[in-house]
Amino acid sequence: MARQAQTSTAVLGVLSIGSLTGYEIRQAISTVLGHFWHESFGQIYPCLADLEADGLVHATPGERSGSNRYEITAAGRQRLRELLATTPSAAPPRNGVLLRVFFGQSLAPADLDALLDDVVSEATGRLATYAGIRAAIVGDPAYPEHGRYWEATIRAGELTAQSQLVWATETRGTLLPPATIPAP
Amino acid sequence: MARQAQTSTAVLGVLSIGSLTGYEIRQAISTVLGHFWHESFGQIYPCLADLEADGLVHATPGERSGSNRYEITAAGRQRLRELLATTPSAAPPRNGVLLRVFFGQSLAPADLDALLDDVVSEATGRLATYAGIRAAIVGDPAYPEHGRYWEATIRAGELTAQSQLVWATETRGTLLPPATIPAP
DNA sequence: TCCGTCATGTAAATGGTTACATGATTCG
DNA sequence: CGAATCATGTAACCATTTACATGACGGA
Repeated sequence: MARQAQTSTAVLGVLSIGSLTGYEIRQAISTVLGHFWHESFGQIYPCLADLEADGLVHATPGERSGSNRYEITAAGRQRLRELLATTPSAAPPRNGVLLRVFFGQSLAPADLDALLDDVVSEATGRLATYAGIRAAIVGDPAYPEHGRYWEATIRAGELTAQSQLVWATETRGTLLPPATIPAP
Repeated sequence: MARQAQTSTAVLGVLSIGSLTGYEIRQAISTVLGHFWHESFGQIYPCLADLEADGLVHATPGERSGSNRYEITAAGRQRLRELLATTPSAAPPRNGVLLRVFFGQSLAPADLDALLDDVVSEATGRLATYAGIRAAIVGDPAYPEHGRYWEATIRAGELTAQSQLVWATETRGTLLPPATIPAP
């Protein structure tokens, strides 16, 4: 059994595109999948060991001494297909912003204002990031079929960020009396 | 130190509205905060013990033998205000749907279709739930000021669900050739 | 009487992050 | 040479879930 299904899926996924070292796997996950996924070294290395024990990946000595280059095996591709067909396990919800807004009565207007401000700048920042990624993958034909799926995940991020922007603006109008908003 | 800031905030929050037993706290969190927050018994009872040790809540024997009714103290209200003013810690992202879509090349069209279907029905279901809650709190004047904040959290859920609906529909159109979609 | 709900709590396992230890290689 | 980066791995810790153990009370 390969440790945790979620981590295995992400690792086998990136290895299905190309062979990488553990270090590079982590880089790939944080740069390419970063806007919707996360893995730390403490997860990746033990997971790779398990995957190798199960014959789902194969390690060959890398260019540097002591480094391993992992490639996915046929069994690994099969396993990836199975893992992807699984229905995703929904994480129990824990939205810190909404928790604070819900108890907004116990929160100073200035703090609520700051909270909503953070949501706006967070969402705005992410929209800028997505625009950059989109421009990069649309221009580059290096991602033949894969780019279409990549773009769909970017689109999800955009829609989420946009709805957060709408919510924060709306909510500021509803919950904060105009007088409490500092003039520009 | 009261165990974990997140759990303490939720527990102190519900106790700021009224006195409850541990069992009722859990119920309140799952029914009222359920669409954006979650706590299990294994978290709540130890947290209550810590909060009491810190003088933030006060336990009195409940109606039933062996039960405790907790009420928030003045120090507890103060602590809640401090906790709410804290910037929420962003959980590392882990979106199982997007992970599957990203590696959609390794996924059979039927499975991708099922995945998007799940997103649609999930979002649709949540919209119905929100409509119900909204009707209940708008009609009932039992929530004097609090209802405004409650409604803002419902609104956030609605916008999120709507954007997921848009995304799933859009994505189905982009990634799934019409032929693979079973006729109605 | 027995079942369901109310009620409290703990132990074990899980999933994950963080920090640390180690060392090779590259580049200025 | 020294700093940054590449690279691997482990140990400790943390938050949280799950399962379990226990028992009171009310109503069918």
